[in-house]
Amino acid sequence: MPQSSEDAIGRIEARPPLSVTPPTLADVAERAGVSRQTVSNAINNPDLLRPDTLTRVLESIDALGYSPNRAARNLRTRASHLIGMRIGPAQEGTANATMDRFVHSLVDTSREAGYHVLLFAGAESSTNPLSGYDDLLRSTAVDAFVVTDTYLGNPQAAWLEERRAPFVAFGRPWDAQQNGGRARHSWVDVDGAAGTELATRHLLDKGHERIAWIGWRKDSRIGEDRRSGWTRALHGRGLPTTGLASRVEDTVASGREASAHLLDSAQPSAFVCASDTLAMGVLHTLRDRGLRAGEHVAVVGFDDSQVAQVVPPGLTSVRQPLEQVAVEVVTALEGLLAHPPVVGTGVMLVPTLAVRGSS
Amino acid sequence: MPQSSEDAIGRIEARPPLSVTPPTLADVAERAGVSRQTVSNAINNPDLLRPDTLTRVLESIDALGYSPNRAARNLRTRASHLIGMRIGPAQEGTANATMDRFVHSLVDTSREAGYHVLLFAGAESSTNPLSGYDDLLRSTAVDAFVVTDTYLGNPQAAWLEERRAPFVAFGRPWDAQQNGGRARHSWVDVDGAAGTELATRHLLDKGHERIAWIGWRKDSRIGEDRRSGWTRALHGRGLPTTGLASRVEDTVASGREASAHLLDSAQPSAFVCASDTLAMGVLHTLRDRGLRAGEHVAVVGFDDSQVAQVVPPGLTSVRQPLEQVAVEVVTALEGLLAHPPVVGTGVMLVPTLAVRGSS
DNA sequence: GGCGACCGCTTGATCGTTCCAATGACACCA
DNA sequence: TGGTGTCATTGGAACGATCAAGCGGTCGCC
Repeated sequence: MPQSSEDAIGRIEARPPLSVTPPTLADVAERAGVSRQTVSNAINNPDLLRPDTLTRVLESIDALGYSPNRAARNLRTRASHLIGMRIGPAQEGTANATMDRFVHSLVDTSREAGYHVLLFAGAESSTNPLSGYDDLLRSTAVDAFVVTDTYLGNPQAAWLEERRAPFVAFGRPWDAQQNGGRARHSWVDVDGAAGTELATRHLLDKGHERIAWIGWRKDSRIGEDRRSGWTRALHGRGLPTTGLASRVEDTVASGREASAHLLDSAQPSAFVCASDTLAMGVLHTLRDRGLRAGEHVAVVGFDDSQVAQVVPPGLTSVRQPLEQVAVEVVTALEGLLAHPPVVGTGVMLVPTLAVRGSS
Repeated sequence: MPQSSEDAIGRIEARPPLSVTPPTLADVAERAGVSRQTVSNAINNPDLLRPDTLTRVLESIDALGYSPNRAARNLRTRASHLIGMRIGPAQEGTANATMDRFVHSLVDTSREAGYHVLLFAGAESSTNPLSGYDDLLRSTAVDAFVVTDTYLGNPQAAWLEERRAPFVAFGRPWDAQQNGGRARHSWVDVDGAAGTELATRHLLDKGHERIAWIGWRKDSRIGEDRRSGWTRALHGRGLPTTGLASRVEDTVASGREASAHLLDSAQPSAFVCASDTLAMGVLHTLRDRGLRAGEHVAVVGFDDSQVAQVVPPGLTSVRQPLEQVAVEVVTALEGLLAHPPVVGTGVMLVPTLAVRGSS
């Protein structure tokens, strides 16, 4: 027996292929001469074991290359250690990279917390924004959701709340006032107004006084929030905003048109935009007119997308601290899944400004 | 009994919240007056049931809002219906959007095939490229993997093959020649050479004759493959390539430097690049010298990233058919997981050219 | 008339883990 | 000595689904 045991140790490096059934708790237990439950404890509550028993069990686990079967564990504990996140259709023709960066951060962060990220998409056929959530929830495929598109009027948050489904929103609950001022669910968000204020102040410090705004339509709360930072910064220095703002769709073409009109009507020397996409529209207009961004006209975008980072001469942009958002989201999720659960936490983070050649 | 039954039907719209334990197979069976197995068959093999029994069971399923418990099903069938995909660290300062677009397509496609996508990241501490795979595999958390970074020397494919782990590679097996000419695993790839040939021909048709190449270092098989398309197109028209090529790191700065050197030494009228990142470097150089892309010098990139789509005046770029790649990957995965498994299929797809203002 | 195949459905066993209650061993204290 | 308590460990029973075998009944075939 010692002989074969040594053989096994020597084989740790080259573990057997998985073509055969993987070892189970019972296999480990038998090898270590203990019961199944003791092996389970060695993994989940090591301090319950006597030190010598623990080492013996761990040695067996290592020798056999054992990992707990997730399905069995999930079945028993009624938890999957999976976080569901729905991704919308890929946006082409825009500079929207927020979600991709966030997904990366979320995957990294949740791994450290022992969670994996399950991506899903809504059914192609239906435009129902709840599509996908329902099924994953009822089949107990995920423990919780991360909801990212919490624009006003989005039914997801309300629906999930009603279902008592654990979820954390990336995006503040914009309709909180109507509900009595306090959200019933947890959320994490970035202070967009602070970002645009930062951007506008940066331009003011550079000597600009006529700073235009290109943002989204008025029904976008996020857009209006970002716009308020621009207003605040200008009014703070006693400068007017009249005639310097435009609200359009979030496309390059819209940004191009809006900036062309503004240049003609108000002669601004700088633009602050609600997105990098709109800012790229401004760069198009500048190119059309033979103007150089950063020399003749300054431009600032929002999101610090890849586009902002690589476009000549570099687009100054408000950068959301997505890594930190992910950390806060996971922290909130752990709170939700704890016993007893911690609900209704809200965290607001502050963006930074990535300064580049365009300003 | 009919009365309560009707009540239940009326309540289909407003399903009960999930705060209580969800219904199980047994609940449905009891309500429908059949056995558990019959309910199971109603879901997995409907044609085994008599039509009237089937409708009765389905009605019960609907009334109770039943969905099979994933964990229990996974445990019994030894399948998770999850596809694992590792994502690398987010690349900042580049235009590499291939993976994000691919992830979207993969999520969409695999949903239709009944699979979800599980994202994971390598352990931050270790640089071991196998980190993460091992654990997911042994714990039977995923049915198969999609491997995306199959550059030469990458140990993942070999390791997974050795483990008999089902996986499909996005990227051809570059070392196949050394292994006897035929890959033992399934793969899907895009013909990069065809893409650059397409791009170069496009420039030739526009009248360009001195077309430069900016690609990656020689040890990159992908880079050399893409380069060969440029060579082939030029030689096909009897044009020389000498002195017109540069091989550098995949960064904007490298592309900028390389294009500056080439402009000085060889006066090309057009550039074909191995990536949009490098192409952006060229745009930087053009801006530095007061030249306009698409008017004085033509530029073509590779990947059709968001950057290419929004940068003024639009960057012509080779577009990989990632939606189709995803479809082929999922098809191959279904083959792998079938009984008996279908292994070793290889699919090569052809890219297209998205023509924009830069050419 | 006898044999086998098929139909539609049921029953008991099983997947691999964790929860629960109970076990024996041992130390402590009265 | 006996009671009490803690510690380390154990065996049995879930968790909720599918698999495998088998039920009685009907049909077709030689």
